[in-house]
Amino acid sequence: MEQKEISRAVIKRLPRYYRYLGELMKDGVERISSNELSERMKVTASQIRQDLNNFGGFGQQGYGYNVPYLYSEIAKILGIDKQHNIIIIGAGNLGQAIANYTNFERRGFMIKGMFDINPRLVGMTVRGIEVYPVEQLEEFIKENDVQIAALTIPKTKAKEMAEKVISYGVKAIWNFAHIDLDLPEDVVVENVHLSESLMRLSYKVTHMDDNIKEIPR
Amino acid sequence: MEQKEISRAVIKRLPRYYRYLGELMKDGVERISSNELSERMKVTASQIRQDLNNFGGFGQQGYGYNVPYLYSEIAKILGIDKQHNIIIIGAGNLGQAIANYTNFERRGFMIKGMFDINPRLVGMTVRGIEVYPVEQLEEFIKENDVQIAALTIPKTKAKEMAEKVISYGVKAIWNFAHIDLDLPEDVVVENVHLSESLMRLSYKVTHMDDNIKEIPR
DNA sequence: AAAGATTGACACTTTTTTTACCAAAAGATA
DNA sequence: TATCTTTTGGTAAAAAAAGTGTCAATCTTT
Repeated sequence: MEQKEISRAVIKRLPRYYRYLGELMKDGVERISSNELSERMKVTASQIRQDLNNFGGFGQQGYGYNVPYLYSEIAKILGIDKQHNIIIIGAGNLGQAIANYTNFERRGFMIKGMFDINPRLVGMTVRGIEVYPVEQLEEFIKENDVQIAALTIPKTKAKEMAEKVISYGVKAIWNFAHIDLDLPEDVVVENVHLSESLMRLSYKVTHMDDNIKEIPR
Repeated sequence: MEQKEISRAVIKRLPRYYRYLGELMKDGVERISSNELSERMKVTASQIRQDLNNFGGFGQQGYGYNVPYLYSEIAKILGIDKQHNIIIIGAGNLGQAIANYTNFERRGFMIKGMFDINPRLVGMTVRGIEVYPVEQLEEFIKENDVQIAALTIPKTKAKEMAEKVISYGVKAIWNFAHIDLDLPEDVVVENVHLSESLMRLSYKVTHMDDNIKEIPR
């Protein structure tokens, strides 16, 4: 249905639009113009309109955008109008932290279970979410229609586990392991590399002063 | 010293170069050409050379790059050759998960303490890292030369706490709260927005099939 | 000393991203 | 109802960013 390629920058901005619209809704705002939104979000109005127009015309001339309507349309674009079933591979600290974060479920991301090779962790529950042994992965994925697997395990085991869950039917990997999983093209991978993030932070801190001299033109 | 602006894409690739070089070192590889590295990393040799040349000439004609030397030079560029002192604001699950992750310390990121408003968490220790009350923030930051604060608290309090720690001398915020902290320009902010990451993942899963029709030309 | 390898620098190309513009459509006003 | 104002949607243009190719210079190896 959508023919033209959506640019990466646009996709990155969508969740932010969604967040701002959610806040507007909370404040009871019914309608908003691209101009007003642009001031709040500190982007140009033109960019907002063009971003949204990639997916269709959600506004109306002379009126602007209806906030609840646009909010729900962006949810559809992001695919968070439907439920997604998730499992967490690796029930260590990070896995548990994610399991504990209830906001994901509000957006339709249902954490169905956690898995670990460590027998000591198996049987434990976090916020009602149980830890299963990896032997039960295949059955669990198929029975619970699991689409997404969060990988919160050391990098040594990450690739193996990714390939395993994909062979069982998982469509997407939310990868917290610091490794390049090169997987088949039809598998979605979203990386969260905390150590890289921290290195970029370090880079910025280290080179902070470099740019100051650039401002005077 | 460095005059030309380094592009964002280059900075994003630096940690990956660093990771690959680290693995080469582990394997005892002494030298590598941009060509060989390009094959392993699946980028062009030209890109590797140009990326590195933004920061100086680390290679040698006819020889290539000395792996340990290049590794240590990239560490310098990233600023991870020096120690960085970190505090974690918010001793909940995510804060604890980060505190437990020992790899950061191997790269020189020393987690000096955690802080929380919840009196029940104060006094607790995670891997030897103590949780302090927020009242002690100012003193602690000044005494421990804290440069970086990781914000792992709900977004309602995030901005306030960010401003507070900055006023006490923190230079950089590693922001896990789902909010735009617009802070002074001389403060470094690195965002880790897990919910946005998950939404992008959802987008990709939802629109996975859209692109398949594009491949046949 | 000659041959081979490989970088560093530059210029060029391509891609991506952003901004500007304006006709058309709807709302607001009187 | 007619007119004025607002604001979108779509297109085109501009700007910025990112990536690639080339080759002289220089080092290694034989």
